[in-house]
Amino acid sequence: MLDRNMLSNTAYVILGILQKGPTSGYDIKSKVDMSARFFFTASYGQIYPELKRLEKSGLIAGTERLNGRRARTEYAITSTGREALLEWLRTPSAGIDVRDEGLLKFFFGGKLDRDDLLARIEALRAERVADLERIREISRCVPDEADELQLAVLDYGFGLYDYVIDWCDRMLTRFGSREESEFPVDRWNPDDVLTLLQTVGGGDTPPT
Amino acid sequence: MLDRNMLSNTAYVILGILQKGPTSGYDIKSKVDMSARFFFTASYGQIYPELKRLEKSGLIAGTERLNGRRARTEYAITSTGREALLEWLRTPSAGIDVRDEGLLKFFFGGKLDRDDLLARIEALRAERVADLERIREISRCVPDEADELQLAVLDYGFGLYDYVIDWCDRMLTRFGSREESEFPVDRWNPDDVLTLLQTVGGGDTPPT
DNA sequence: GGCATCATGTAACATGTTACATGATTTT
DNA sequence: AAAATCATGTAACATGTTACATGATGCC
Repeated sequence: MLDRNMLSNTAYVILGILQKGPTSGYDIKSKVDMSARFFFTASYGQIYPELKRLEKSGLIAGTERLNGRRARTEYAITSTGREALLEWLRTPSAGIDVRDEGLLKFFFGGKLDRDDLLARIEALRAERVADLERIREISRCVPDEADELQLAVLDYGFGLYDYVIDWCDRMLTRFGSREESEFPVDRWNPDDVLTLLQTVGGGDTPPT
Repeated sequence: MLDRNMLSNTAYVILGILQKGPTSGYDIKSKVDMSARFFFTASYGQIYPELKRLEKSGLIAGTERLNGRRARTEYAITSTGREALLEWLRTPSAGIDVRDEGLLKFFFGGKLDRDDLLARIEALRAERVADLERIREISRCVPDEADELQLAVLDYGFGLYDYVIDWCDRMLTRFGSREESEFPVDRWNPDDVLTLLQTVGGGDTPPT
């Protein structure tokens, strides 16, 4: 299955960032952290080796710039790199891959009594709110060039957390209060998990 | 940072499944796939070695059962295992970790013209609808014991896809049609990414 | 002077997937 | 009799994180 020169997602992310202008490995990391953190992360341990590999393959080219005595290697995407990126964009993607330890703990809380379970959900909610707060803080200073797609994925990310926190709230009313009907569930009926799919799946997609 | 006997999430998931009753490695895999797939996955390459480790640590105990000549090792959780699981449940969790190649491609589609970008969003939406359809098919036969928490996380997962597909639709109207105002965005205003956070973050959490 | 940040990197480790091997049983 | 599924496992690989090392520059 190894296509002799398959690139990793990290590689494409680097190409994607570089497409917007030349940058250093250090800056790539912070740009990814600030803009793509809702659906991708990368550490220096991945970025720096990948930059070397991409340069060796001729998809990017590095230039030494020194401000004073501080060395800084700025990488620029080559035309081959641009082609590789464009080709990747046209390719079908893998599914969403979510890892959520908090939800895992909720899921296995079956032997807990009600109060303990509620405390767990409250904790989960609080964690998510805190996560969101942290991300919000980071994102505040982002829009350097404020491109449309960057705003769109921010929108995606914040909305995602909005959904997750709402779900926590729904679970709190569902497992907590006895006067459940006081808090109407407006979006869809959580007790009927399977029927809602008709609404979602049978919508407005053109027949393939 | 290595606490000499730190367990991986895979280990806890195994304990969690086993808490509901003894099972084989094979069954653990299918149970995880059917119930936790929205926020966790595990392959045989992880499960079988982990079962050995957990047995060596005394958190689970295996028994050979044979139906005919087909060997099957059924593992049961021990009281030590139950304790470990309970302790883990009380511990704070890591944040959500999402990997989304499709969104990554959308994000880097800045150099594409409108029509190409729209085609990409349509493709993304179609992929998600297909994913959901596949998961729905799998989940149909799930509720063996139909526990509440299992339904709750199914609810979570389907709602998540619901959100993602809705987001795609919003992006289609946002980047596509000129008569944008004809399709009112009911949930929250996507053009004002930052102000909505007040509504989410400043809600009904008790002051910590 | 001391701290934060800029800047680059690596080695060890942890985690996770894929492909393969093996063979029994059940279903079509 | 073929195909699907049950059942267990491993080796190679791919991916990703953490901790560390190094040193310059800018700011209080």
